[in-house]
Amino acid sequence: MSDPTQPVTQPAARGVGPAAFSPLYQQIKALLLQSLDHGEWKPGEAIPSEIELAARFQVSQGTVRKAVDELAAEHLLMRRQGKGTFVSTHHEARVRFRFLRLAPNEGEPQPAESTVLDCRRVRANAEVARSLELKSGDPVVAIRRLISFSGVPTVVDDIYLPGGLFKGLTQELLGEYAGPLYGLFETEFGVSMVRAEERLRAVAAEAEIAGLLNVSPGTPLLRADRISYTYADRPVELRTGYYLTDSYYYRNSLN
Amino acid sequence: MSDPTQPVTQPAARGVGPAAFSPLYQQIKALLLQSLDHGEWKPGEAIPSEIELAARFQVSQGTVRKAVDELAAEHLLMRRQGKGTFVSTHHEARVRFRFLRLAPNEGEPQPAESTVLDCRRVRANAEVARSLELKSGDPVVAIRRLISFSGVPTVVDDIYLPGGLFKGLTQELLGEYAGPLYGLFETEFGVSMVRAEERLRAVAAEAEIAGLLNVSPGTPLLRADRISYTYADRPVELRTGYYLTDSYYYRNSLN
DNA sequence: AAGTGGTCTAGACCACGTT
DNA sequence: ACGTGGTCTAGACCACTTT
Repeated sequence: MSDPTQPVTQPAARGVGPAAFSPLYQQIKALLLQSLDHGEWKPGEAIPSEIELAARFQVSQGTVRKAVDELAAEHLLMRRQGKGTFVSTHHEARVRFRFLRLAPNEGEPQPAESTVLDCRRVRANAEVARSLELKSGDPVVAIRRLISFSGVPTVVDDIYLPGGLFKGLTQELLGEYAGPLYGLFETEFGVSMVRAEERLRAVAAEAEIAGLLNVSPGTPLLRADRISYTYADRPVELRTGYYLTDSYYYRNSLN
Repeated sequence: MSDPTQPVTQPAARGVGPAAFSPLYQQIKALLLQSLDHGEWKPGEAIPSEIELAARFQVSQGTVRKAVDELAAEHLLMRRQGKGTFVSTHHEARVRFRFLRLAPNEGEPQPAESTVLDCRRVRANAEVARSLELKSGDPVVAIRRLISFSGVPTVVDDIYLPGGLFKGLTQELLGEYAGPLYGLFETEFGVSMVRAEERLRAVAAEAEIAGLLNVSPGTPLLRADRISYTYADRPVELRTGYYLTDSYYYRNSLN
């Protein structure tokens, strides 16, 4: 593997072939992503200044700037004028907000109360394996949790994580921890959720879920199937959420 | 109103007050938005080249570039290397795709078959008025339509538009027109939908909607309440969509 | 005062599409 | 050959934060 401290070669893949050719700033961006993925800079920390990065990669500050601009636009980095550029962290509200889409019909958002109902190590079935790019039977962690707002049960989440990445994850650890789940994944296991794809459907509540949400079986629920990805675009979480959209809704912006 | 051909003043609002100060490129962006809103360049057309715009606004090409970059990132403009920069149009698939979120569980997306069930001029009730920033009782156009895929009824849309902006809009006109509704709004009424906010919930189908979708009353439906905005960020459409998420799902990306 | 990111400029050159 | 957007550079200056 290449040393990320190495400078980048200027012309770089400007071959005659139909493929190839990547702008310098894209190469810089890829190197920065690699450093993020390897944990060279941790969430919440500052990355080196633009001038330092320019020296390290042997390019102009403007080229570094363009690479950082894109990473900031994707919310992987956050720029703060006068202070520096920081690695985004789920311990900050703005990031959490992007992954928690529920908002109340009326009034201010209330803090979420999370209860872990179950956490066990199981073997991936075909669907989980496919979603997480594992093999059927590979070890995964299965978590079920209930989220309430102001004491009202509102969400049931079924979460599957690759066993290899989450070695010491137990129900006990989850119970001790207060705060967003993705924050724990970040600090305890070095896994940063950076992006996710969701598929939303309306479904009738099955008996088990209905019981947890304290509604009748058959009640319409919003079901969100999510796959979350890390820096390197590897899928690292499969999550199915059942949302009771009685006094909450799922907000979305079409840009 | 200011003449958009006028150059921009350099220092511009760099006062001592706590407010004020807007970077040059933001001022250029605002002027471009104004030109788009006034229809100086129509959807599908090219805007002037960066060099021309730089001369017109008396700034460097780099500053124009940054303004155009932002508008392109928001999908209001589309850049095509070697050809120019074009105003986005709903007659192109990429734009339509951003506002039509349904995808089939299996197989390729099928073309939507749209049937207009109703189109009448009514007076805005309190909710419609609030959403469209009108007064209660103001004239609005109310449209109900059914969308089917491969002959299967899948979506019922209830749409409300400000009467003032959509003068000649009749069921007949809608019937004659083949293609996306937003494309018609664009070409026939000069109203470009640029951005939208949605609130998603799971609801039980009421009798009327259920009948149209050919399902039993009480069937869970995904309900999407949408407000769409134009260049100037004025709300110009209120839409409630009822989606049958049996063999289709609502796709969403969390970035 | 020093260091960070933010803005603006001017110029050179490249890649793409059209003439 | 020409015009378009795309990349890269170098330098100046501004705004914000910390020392």
